[in-house]
Amino acid sequence: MIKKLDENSTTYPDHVGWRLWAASRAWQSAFVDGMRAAGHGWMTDARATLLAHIARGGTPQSAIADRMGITKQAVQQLVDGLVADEILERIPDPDDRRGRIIRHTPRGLAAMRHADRVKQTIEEAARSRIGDRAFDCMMADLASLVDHFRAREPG
Amino acid sequence: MIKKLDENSTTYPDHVGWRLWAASRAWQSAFVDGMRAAGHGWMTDARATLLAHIARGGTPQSAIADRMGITKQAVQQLVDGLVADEILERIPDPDDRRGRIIRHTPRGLAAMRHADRVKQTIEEAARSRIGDRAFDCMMADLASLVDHFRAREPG
DNA sequence: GGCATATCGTCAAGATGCTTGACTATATTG
DNA sequence: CAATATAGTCAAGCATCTTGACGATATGCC
Repeated sequence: MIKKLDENSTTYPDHVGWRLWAASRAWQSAFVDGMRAAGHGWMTDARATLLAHIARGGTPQSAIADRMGITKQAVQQLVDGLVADEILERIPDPDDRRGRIIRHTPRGLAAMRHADRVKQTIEEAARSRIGDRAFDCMMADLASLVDHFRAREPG
Repeated sequence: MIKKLDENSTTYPDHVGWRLWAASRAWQSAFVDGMRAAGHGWMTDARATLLAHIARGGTPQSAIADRMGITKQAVQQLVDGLVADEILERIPDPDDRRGRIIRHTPRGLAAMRHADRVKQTIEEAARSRIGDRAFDCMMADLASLVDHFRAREPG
């Protein structure tokens, strides 16, 4: 799928990476727009990504950093902001006195419930556009691809 | 595919948006790592994205901003950096005396040739992992999805 | 032609998101 | 108990992106 090199061409590069980037960005943009339109003006791309890595029952801060692939300090700053906005809260980790569990506040849980509806709306529009079969196929392929990369670069 | 809400669950959210994000990020990370390992230490995520929007024959600066979905000022700053590193250059647009065409320098073209090889290596690894059929299927589905979002939010 | 409006690139200032480095407290290993 | 690793924090800085303002050129309409 990688285009042959043509130095006089005006066509744009196109490859898996570009398509993944474009689709990912469009999805995130639609999600953030949807949340903001629904009154959650505090939502940003980075916050959406972070919140997507917090389990409903709470997640240790360092686990978030690992899964997101950014430093623990970056996570801390994002969490600081969301704690200030009363979306998240830090509670002591009962299993590790060094650690803290990040979980949703009641307000955060309400926002997550709304986020699920927003995601569902976007997903349904996408499904009806490209078809259920193609959509399910893509979901499975994406999962394989993610597994592939996760296995290849565990750092 | 959106998980049912379970406030005591420790499973992580999982939906199209997350999979797209994870796959896109992993791809970009692999690409940047590959380029850096090959001596192109100037490569970053943002630069990779920008370069993916420049046609081999050159692209007007404002077109890059439109396609990337960021402001023209942001594009200008990224281009400034890549011009300073002699990867890109600005030439006057023959059709519009306000405009400038951004194109690769010889050094930039050489880097792009190398980038194609890096991309191909990553793509082949992914293909052999998830299978040619699944890969092609995903490519087509991603294209549909990108078209869908592009049509829906033309701004 | 001439005027109003839009667009292209630029300069400047600032916000956000991320990094590296250094540090304390606690866990783990031997 | 000592050595080392890990969790979270504080601080400083850099990269990326934003908004606002501006001159130069295009475009559309009279």
